[in-house]
Parts: sequence; structure tokens; C-alpha cells
Amino acid sequence: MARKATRKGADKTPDIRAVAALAKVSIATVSRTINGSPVVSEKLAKRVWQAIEQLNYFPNTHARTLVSGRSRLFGIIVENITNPFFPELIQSFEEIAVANGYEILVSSSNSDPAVLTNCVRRMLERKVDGVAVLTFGEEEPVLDQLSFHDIPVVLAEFRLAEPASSTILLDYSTGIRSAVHHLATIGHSKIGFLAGPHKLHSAITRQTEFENSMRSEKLPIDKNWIIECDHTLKGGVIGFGKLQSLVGQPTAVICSNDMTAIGVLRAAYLQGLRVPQDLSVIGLDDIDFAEFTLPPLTTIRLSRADLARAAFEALRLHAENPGKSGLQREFLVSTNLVVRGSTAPPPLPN
Amino acid sequence: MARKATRKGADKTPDIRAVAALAKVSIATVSRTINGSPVVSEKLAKRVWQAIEQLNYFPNTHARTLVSGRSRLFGIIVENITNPFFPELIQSFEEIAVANGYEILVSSSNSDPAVLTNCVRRMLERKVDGVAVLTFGEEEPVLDQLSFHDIPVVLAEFRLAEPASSTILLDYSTGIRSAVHHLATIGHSKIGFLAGPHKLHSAITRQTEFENSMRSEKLPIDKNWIIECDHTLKGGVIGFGKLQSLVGQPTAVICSNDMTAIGVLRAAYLQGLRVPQDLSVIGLDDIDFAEFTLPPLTTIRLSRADLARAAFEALRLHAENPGKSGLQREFLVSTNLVVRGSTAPPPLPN
DNA sequence: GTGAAAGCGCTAACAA
DNA sequence: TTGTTAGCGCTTTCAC
Repeated sequence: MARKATRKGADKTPDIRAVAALAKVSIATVSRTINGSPVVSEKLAKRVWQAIEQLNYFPNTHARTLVSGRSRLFGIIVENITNPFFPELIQSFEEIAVANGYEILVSSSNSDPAVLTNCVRRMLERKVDGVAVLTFGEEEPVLDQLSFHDIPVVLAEFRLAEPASSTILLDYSTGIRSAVHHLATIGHSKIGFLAGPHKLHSAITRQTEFENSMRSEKLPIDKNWIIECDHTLKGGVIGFGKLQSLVGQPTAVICSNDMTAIGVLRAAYLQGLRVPQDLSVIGLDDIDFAEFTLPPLTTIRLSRADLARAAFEALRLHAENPGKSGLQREFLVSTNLVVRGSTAPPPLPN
Repeated sequence: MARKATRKGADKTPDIRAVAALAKVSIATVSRTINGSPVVSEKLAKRVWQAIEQLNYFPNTHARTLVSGRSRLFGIIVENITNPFFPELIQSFEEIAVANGYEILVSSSNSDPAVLTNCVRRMLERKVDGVAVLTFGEEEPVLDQLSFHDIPVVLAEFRLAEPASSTILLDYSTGIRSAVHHLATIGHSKIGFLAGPHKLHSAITRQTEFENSMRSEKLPIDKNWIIECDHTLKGGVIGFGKLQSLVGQPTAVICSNDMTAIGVLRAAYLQGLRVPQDLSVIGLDDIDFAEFTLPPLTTIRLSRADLARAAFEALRLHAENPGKSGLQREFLVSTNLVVRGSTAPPPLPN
């Protein structure tokens, strides 16, 4: 309010020159002060900071970027912002980025290669300092474009030859093995798996890990009980429907993600099946909502915060050491089983 | 792959000069061509486009912004990206923005004024061409800052004197009246309301609209049945608990948003109350998930797409006509009742 | 330790 | 119609 009176059309947002003039120093000194250069004398620095405060000055990022070649912008591409897993991931990533003086550009690919390509193009235009491609297995179409421009990349479950790239490995094994073991322990042997879309590497990996775990537990794998879904709630409903139409039926279902599991919960309820008495259900992700399903979902937790932190650290490492080699890293994000209410011993055969 | 071979360390991303040289024209002509200036001759334009293609050139946004003063960046600040309503909103906003050559900067305020202030500051630094503040009623702390810099703003349910601002009015009335009327029609007279946090204007408005509707329907308003929640699922659970602890109890509950309603659904279930036979529940928002709750949620739909479009159009109008007056607009986004399975006549008194 | 000056890549005003 | 040129606001040599 007081402000509005102060500001009268003509005067524009102050620039570095205005600060220099007010502090009676050169613009170079202002720049050095702002950037924390150790050479400026305390006396001048103080005058500069005072002027900055007085003018309510802040540097123009675009000018900075133009000359320094660094934008302090990271791109993050997710598969689908509408799946609760991703907002939670973005939230973490943003928090970390902002805390470290970076800004983020978010895009969802919606599983469409054309959209993905466009996302990357736009990020390139904005001169991002790095891109986290967290689409979990659809990244091919853009890898070339990205590495062609030498821009740092971090990928999930995908190794790239580029020196400015790192990868985040998801240790599905621990979580999925625990899940299968948990079910085996309480007496299940007929376990189905609702997979994610096979075009996603991660979906394949999860399924493979499930199969491996079943073998480890010496449990039979029935290929009919492995059904490809699409990681959406509706897909879970449909997938479970297919499972039900089979003659023999599993007593437990592990799902490739939580949304699918929530779909199963819903479908089971509508068919009069009680979870967990009649059917055990396990998800994967542990989205916030998993705690609140009915019954609360037993699920394999994949920490968004860990993922976000790994992605950020990887990008920062590359972005802040341009051209340096030997910086490729592999981050491991683990998974673990969270037992809640959707699993119980199988019903007694009648 | 082929690319990688092509690209050898030394050569950098092409700039406008490279294009000009290859096309044998001046950089001005390249600039004009790219920006669709009608004066360039077809012949030269063609040469320029060829060169652009050949070099895989794209303009540097920061340089453009620096000289033109326009960033083609819009900021969007939401309350909490973790509430499904907002990702859906962001998705729409992004689609529209990208289709129109804009990029977006997303931030969530998390209902924290300090965070909000910081968001705005960062957006100012990035020189956004406008900001959509869709926090639904917590915007005060930043209004000053924004208008001080003459940056276009669009707000929900809040009018600003600034010429470069517009507001989106939410017509809660239609939807809420329909909801109350719907309940009244099927026989409810004891209707409770789980409100949003009172620090949000929108929450107050929704509650007021509920009270008005009750009066219109000549239904009694019991202040004990109006409980302040926080627009989260957990908040809905708690709020419903409070409602249950009262001596007289409503036969229907309208919630200030869907997450609250989902909380009620959950709490009711755990208490052995059947929805809709024992209790009718109505939400507000119609998030994607509402269709999949058990039972499917009857709710008051608030279109994210409409909201996003209004916000974008408002911002564009101001951004593309800088300094022009008479551009303030008021957009009206309507609401309407979507009847699904969570409402039914009240139980007969026994 | 400080300042002058050269650009970063582009647009727009002005000349031709 | 096209080209030349002056900056946009900043960082970063290079002198002093």
C-alpha cells in the first residue's frame, strides 16, 4: 500500500547501475558483492548491500544466464502429473532445488513420445542446466537430443554413455521380495501380478523382479495371472476383472503401482470380495493416499524424497562441473515393504 | 547416435550469426524471419529457414527476454500440489500455455505466507510475464509485491485495483444450491457442512453459500454441524469424528472439497455407517478420483479446464497489451452438481 | 581491491 | 526489403 504510492509510473525496476550509483561504486563491485566474491572490501560491500536493500534490487536472471551460460534452471519431466506419485516427487524436487538456488521447469510427457520431444526442446530453449527424466522407461526418444547439447541428464533405470549423465537405480528387489515373502509366510501360494505398461522399462523390471521372487520362494508362476495394466486406477479395475474371469484364481495380487492396487480394491469391493479376508492386495509406491484406502494398503514404499534428492544431486554435480569427466554416478534408491491392512492369510479352501 | 558422431566438442550450439552466415543474410533478417515479420521476401525467408533447419538452430530465450522485456513465462502458484485438484489444474494450464508458446513456472505455497512471498520473489527474478495466484484466498501477502512491479496478475475470488489484474469469480452458488436442493428433495433436513480452513476466502464463501442455500430451502442451520476442517483427507476424518460426537446428528454432510468428503467416506465406513443409506455425502471439486470412491462421490464440479483457461486468457490479455488500461476482466467459472452414488434419502427414523 | 570495457544472443530503431 | 548498430543487464577479463 505504502509501496504503491511510492511507485510512480516512470521509475522502473532498478538495475545494477542504479545500485552502483547509489552505493558510489562501479557495477563490477556490485556484481562481485552479490556473487560473494571474497575480494571486495567490507566497507564497500556494506554500502552495496545497503543500496540493494534500499532499492529493493534483485538481479535479472536472464542477463545473468546470458553472460554466464548458466540458468540455474533444472527441468524435470515426469510421466503423468495426474498420478499422485509424481506431484509428491515434484514437490520434493522443487523444495530441494529452491533451497539450493535453482528453479524448476516441470513437464509431463503423458506417455506420448511427441510430447516428450517437445518438452525437451522447450527445456533446451530455456537453457536448463540439466534435466531429470523421471518417466521410468520411455526416455529413448529424447536422449539423443539432450546429449547432443551436452546438457546434464539424470535418468531412472537407464544408463547413458554420456559423461554428463547419471542414473538412478531403483532397488525393486528388496521391496518386491519382501512382499512375496510376506505373502508366502502368511500362507499364500497363488499370487497374481498386475503389471504396468510393458513399454515402460520399469514395468518390465518390476514384473521380472516379481517372477524372480516367486522362484526364490519356490512358488508357482502362472502366466495367466500376470496381466499387463496401465498404472491407472481404471486399469487396475479392468485388470482385476480379467483375473476374475479366469477359472483358477489367485488369493493375492501384487500390483505394479498403488493406483492399480486401488483399482483392485475397488473392483474387489464391488464384487463382494472382502480385502484382506478373501483377497490380499499389495501396491507399489506408497503414495500418501495409500494410508487412507479401505483397508489401508499394504505396499512397497518407493521414497519420493530419496528419488528427488538423488536426481537433484546428480544434476547439480554435472551442472556445477561442466566438462569434467568421471562424474557419472549411480544412485540407488531402495524400496521396502509397508505392511498395512490389505494383506492377511488366504481364505481356507472350502 | 549418428548425431553423436557429428558433434565434436569444439562446435557450440549455433547462434543467430551462424544462421545468418549460412543463409548469407544479416542477423536482422534472420530475426525477422523467425518472428514472422511480413517484410522479409519469400526468397530470403526460405534460405533462412533452410539454414535454421540445417543447423538445428533455436533462439536463446534469455537473450530474447533481455532485449524484448518479455519472457513468455507465466507463473502459477497453487496452494498445495499434493491435493489432486491442483495437478489437474496445472496440467490444463500447462497445455494451454505451451500451445500458445508460453512456458510455466509452478510453485505451491503450502499455505505458508513466507513460502508464498518467496515464490513471488523468484518469479519476479525470472521476469515472468504474469502470475496466476490460485491459492483461493491467501494471496494478500504478495499482492503488493506483484503490483509494485506492474506484473499482470490473475486471482481467484479477489479483486485488485491494479489495471493489470483480473479476477476469476467462482460461481459456487449454482452448485451448492443444487446440492442442498438435491438433498432437500430426497428428504434431508439435517445437513452438516465440513468447511475449509477459515483463513481461505474461498472456504468462507463456500460456507456462506451453504448457509444461504439452507435458508432458501427453509432448512434449519445448526451451527454445531458446521465444522472447520483443513481441506485434507485426514481433516475430513477428524471433522466427521467431531460431528459424530454431537448428540443430534445430520443425515447428510456437504464438504468444502472432495478430499474432505473422501475423509468422511472413510470415517463413516470405519464406524459402520453405510453411505448413502445411513449418511449422504457431497464433495466439491470433482477431482478425477471422485468417480472411483466407494460409493462414487456425489460432488459439486468445479472445472479445472475452465479455471485454467480463464487464468491463461486473463494473463495473456494483460501480458500482450502492456500498460493498456481498461483490460481488467472478471471471468466466471461455474459449478454444477454431479450426482453419483453417495447420496440417497435419509434413513427412516426408528 | 577496484573500475573500465568487452561481450553473452538477441530485437528494434534507423539507414540505406 | 535489407543491413547496421545500439543496447537489454549482467559477468568477467584486464588494467590500474
